[in-house]
This record gives sequence, C-alpha cells and structure tokens, in this order.
Amino acid sequence: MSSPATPVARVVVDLPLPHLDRTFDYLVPDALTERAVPGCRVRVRFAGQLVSGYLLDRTASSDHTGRLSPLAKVVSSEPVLTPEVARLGRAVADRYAGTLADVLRLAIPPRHAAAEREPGVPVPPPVPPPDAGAWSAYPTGAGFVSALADGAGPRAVWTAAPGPDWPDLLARAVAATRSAGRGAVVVAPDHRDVARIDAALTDLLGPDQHVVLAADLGPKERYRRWLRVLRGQVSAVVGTRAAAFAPVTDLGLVAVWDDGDDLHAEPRAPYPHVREVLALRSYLDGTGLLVGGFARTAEGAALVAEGYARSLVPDRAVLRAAAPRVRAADDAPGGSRGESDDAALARGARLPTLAWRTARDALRDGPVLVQVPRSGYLPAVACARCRTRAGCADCRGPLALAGRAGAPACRWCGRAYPTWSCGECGATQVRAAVVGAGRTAEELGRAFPSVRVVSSGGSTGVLTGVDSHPALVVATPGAEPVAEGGFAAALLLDAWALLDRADLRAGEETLRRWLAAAALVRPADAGGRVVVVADASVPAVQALVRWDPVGFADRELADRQAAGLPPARRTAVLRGTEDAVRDLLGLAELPATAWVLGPVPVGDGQVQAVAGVPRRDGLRLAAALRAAAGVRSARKATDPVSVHIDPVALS
DNA sequence: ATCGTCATTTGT
DNA sequence: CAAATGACGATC
Repeated sequence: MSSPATPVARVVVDLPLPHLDRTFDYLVPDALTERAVPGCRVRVRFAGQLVSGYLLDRTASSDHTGRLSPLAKVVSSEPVLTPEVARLGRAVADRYAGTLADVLRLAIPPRHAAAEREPGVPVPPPVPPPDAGAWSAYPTGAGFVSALADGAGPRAVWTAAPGPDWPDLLARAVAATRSAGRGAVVVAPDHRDVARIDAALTDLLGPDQHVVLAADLGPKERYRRWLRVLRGQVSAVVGTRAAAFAPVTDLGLVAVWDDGDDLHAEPRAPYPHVREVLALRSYLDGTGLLVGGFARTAEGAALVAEGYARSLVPDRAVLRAAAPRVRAADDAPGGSRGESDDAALARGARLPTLAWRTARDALRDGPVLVQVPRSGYLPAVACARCRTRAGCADCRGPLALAGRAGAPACRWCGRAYPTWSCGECGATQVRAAVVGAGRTAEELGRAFPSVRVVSSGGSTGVLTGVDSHPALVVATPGAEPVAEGGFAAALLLDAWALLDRADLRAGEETLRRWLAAAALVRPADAGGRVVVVADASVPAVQALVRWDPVGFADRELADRQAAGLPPARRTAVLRGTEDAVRDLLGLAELPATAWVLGPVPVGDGQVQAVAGVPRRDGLRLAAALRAAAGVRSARKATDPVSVHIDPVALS
C-alpha cells in the first residue's frame, strides 16, 4: 500500500480566539485517508487538547516547517462544510471582524448521528417555469422572474404592493429559479412569515420541492432537513436567520423578506445581518438577489444607489388600487368647542375624533386593526413642550437620561447636557418618552361597548388570522394577524412612542411597522381606511400617507450620508471594560479615514466606543479591529471587547 | 494543556 | 564556556 497523494489535511479548528483564525495542517494517517474528505468534521490535538474542527481540504504538502500532528479522528465523512459555505463564512467573518469558527457555528447545525444514518429521500421532479402572476403588476417584475427562469442572477430591491400577495410572489421567484434547475434560499424574520411562504410554495409547487429550516424544530429534525439540503435532495429552502447559510447546491437565488426587521440581525458574534450575508452570497456565487418588504431600508436603498441591485416597485396605478386611504390625525384627543357626542366618546378612548369615527364606520364592514406599541423600549429624551427628539449638537446621536435623576447625555459620543434647550421651540425642559400600551385595549372596549375586542402580541400570545366579522383587533407591531378579506380599517396609535425610540432608525422602523399594518387593510376602493395618530409634518407620516417607502428610504439614505452614519459609512461599536476598549483602540491600526467617538460609559462597568470609516474602507476597518483583537487574545488578555460592525441599533 | 525557543543562570 | 533552568509564546 503506497501512501496517499494528499497526506496533509488543512483544518479549521473550532476555537473562538481571533489569533487562531486560520488553518492548521495535520497528517492524515493511512487508516483515515478514505474517510478524511474535504468538508468533514474532525477532531485534532491542538496545544495538548483534543478540539473539533473542519477539514477544509487535502493537499500534497505543508508550508509548516515543524512536525505535523496526526489527525486524531474523523467524526463523520459527511462533508458538512461545502466550499461555497467555507468561502461565504470567510467573507462574513472578514466583513464583521469575526472569526470563521464563529460564523461556522451559526452556519452548520450540531450533528445528530442518527439523522445522518437515515436513508435519503427521492429528489423531486423538475419544475416548469411559472407564469409571472402578480409580478406583472411590477413594470420590471416579469423580467426579473424570467431572468431567474433563464438561470441568470438578477438582483433587485423589491418594495411590495400592499396586500396578501407577497408570499406568492416569493414562491414564484423560487419556482422560476427551480425551473432553471437551480436552488433558492428565502429568509423571513419569524415563523409566521416562514409559514406563509411555506404555504405559498406548497400551493405553487406541492410539498416536496422545498424544505423549511427553523431553529425551533429540535436538533434531530433540524439536522435531518439540513442534510437533505446538503445532499442535494431538496434545493429550495425557506427559513429564519440561520437558513441564510443553507448549503444549497447550485444556488440561483437568495431572498430576504422584510429586511428591516431586527430579527434578521444575528445576536451572536460576529453579529451578521441576513441581508448582508445574502448580498455577499449573491456576489460570491453570482446568484440572484431579492431584498423585499413593504418598506425599504436605507441599506436596501444603498444597494440600488450603488447599482448593485435594481429597484423593483409596483406600477403607480396598481399601487393606488391596492393601497388603503391613509390619513393623519394629530395627537389631541376629541373635538374642541361645542363638543359633539362623537368627540366625547373619542375622548374617552383617548382617540382623535377622526380615528374614532373611522373605526366606528369601518366596524360595520369588518374587523379593525389597532396597532399599539410594545412596552419596554428605552426611553429617549424629547422636548417637554413640542416633543421634538433631543439630539446631540456634536454628533446628532440621541440623548437619554444617564441615571435616575442625571442630566441628559448623548448615547453615542457621551457629551453631557446639564442644561439643554430645544432647537425647535427653545423650551428647556425634557421628558422621557413614556410608553403606555396596556391600557389601550381596555379603553377601546369601553369606547365601543358592543364590539368584540381581541389582542395579539405582548402577554396574550400571537394570533395568525381573524375572520371577516367586525372586531377590534389590538396588536403590537409584528404580531398583527391577517384578516380574511382584509381589515376594514387600521388605527396606528401612539406614534410618538415609536418615533421617540433612542435609535438611529426610529423613523425607518416606525414607517416599516405602519406599512406592515396598513398593508393588511383592504384597498381604498373597497373602503379600506388607515388613520395614523401623529403629526402630519413628520416625514414618516407623510411617507405613509403617500405610500412612498422608496422616497422615504432615499431621503433616509441621504440623511445618513450627511450625518456620516451607516450604510453610508461603516461603523464598529466596541464594548468592554474601559481598559480593554482603550487597549484595543490603541493596538488597532485604523484606516486614516477613521473617526472614533468615545469611549463612553454604558453602565455595568462597561464602556462603548464607535469607530467609523467611509464604506469603501469597511474591510480595512474590520481587518484592523480583528488584527488588534488577535494581538490581545494572543497576549491572553482577559477582559474581552465585543466588536459589532454596523449594528442595527446604534445606541 | 504542552512543547519549543531563547535568554539567563549556574556550575565547572 | 557548556549545560541546566525558566519565562514566554505559539499552538500544525
């Protein structure tokens, strides 16, 4: 028996230390040479300990000058780390100043040996090209779908027309991709949306062409389904966050629905965002990309602005026909002089008269959605008189109350404001943005005594759907059920609580939630009405009234450009003890274009610093921070610094 | 955790 | 001036 041609295994060790984020060479013993295939899980002796890893590939020789240790064990020959996912994982780690091992922990589910032993399932038959369906309501929609059916990789940021069609449109994009013999990945923020897309795919293609990957399946079922994807037995995947890394063979399309939802932001290091992972994937593998939602994020607008993706929007006439009539009612409840009966009742419900009348009239025709804010947001600080959000004069960050009775301070740059005056009206008093949500259902019940009131979200659990009978449906954002035949009306309440969030994306996030609720309402011609209780001069309110998420996103992007915020600039938020953060910043050779704010205390003995660079220097920023983290970890520096690139909430 | 490297100490 | 010792850093 001669020795094999490739006796060396390049191994990624599963350790979280940045300075060990590279491959290590091991000698493949003759006894393991058959089983030690590229992509398989292995165990190796590393610095005296037995650690897990992935065999990246086999080579004839090693650059390493010292002696090579033997591979200790091949855990399984299943090639779970495909070359595509290895490359994607490397790119995601580089983008987010993280390690490949950390990304692979997100991308590859834990092994379940019993699931691995099970026999495969038959590959489903080919799919015929679908017709464009409701995509024909979009001037470039049919072209997008037919490009996918031709096996091309079109890229689009899609702003969906209101209504219940969107899962079907996603399913048609997947079907077109499958008809070209290629695979697809669709990621949605939560299980309800995954279930809707799953249902649409089943309607269009039957149950066998796709698989649902979700975190709540249990380890065995999760791994079983993931293996079906890995083994090429199924080529269309719909799922939550982690599905973005699904090892689909011959991938032709990656899609994300509602990319503004925070659930798309991974909470574990290195904190990658689904949209960014999929955009990278489309770039690396030349696949189609579909970034969709009723709203458009500034990041989506940036993909269009830089020419990476086309804007996919409904024809203006179609939009007019599909959207409800939206009006703004300002905050003041009830009428003024010579109060009518209506106004008195409205006052009891703490509703503007317009909102109350709209609900009353719509309740003759069907269910009415009432969107109320979730409780528990960090209170930002606003002017006590005119309610304008208090912002930092230096960096435009949000002001928040530092302690119980402390002065307002900027949450980004730390500047304190012992005295403050409102830029709009000159008042010097501030108030915390108070969130009052719980009482709403109760008060509405009193204002509409004969009407059924149901709740969704919060402590009551989430409803998926309601029937077409009159009812008040009180829901928190993201928990709105679908109504059979659409809601007759929606009231969007306590807008200031949403707009006051101490967050860079407050306006964008507020509009996203409003659009999601308003999209569940019947078209204007069918009587659909929406009342948003907010000052009509607020840009998010205007964008809702005119149903113009694209214009809003373009302005948001321009504002962020002017303010030097993501996505125009790439930012890194560093958190840890003061010594650790200063140590890291001292070691990091940041690009010359970088600015640094802070560090400022964020409580718990931790501080935060923010570094920003122009977008084109983003990889350099991440590389510098990762190198500095590597130096620290090589020195066995204890107190860690978390590095978070372009966090969703810059606060 | 363990091993190798290299500077320093120690014994002749 | 060679062998022994130990601090340090890399870890294949």
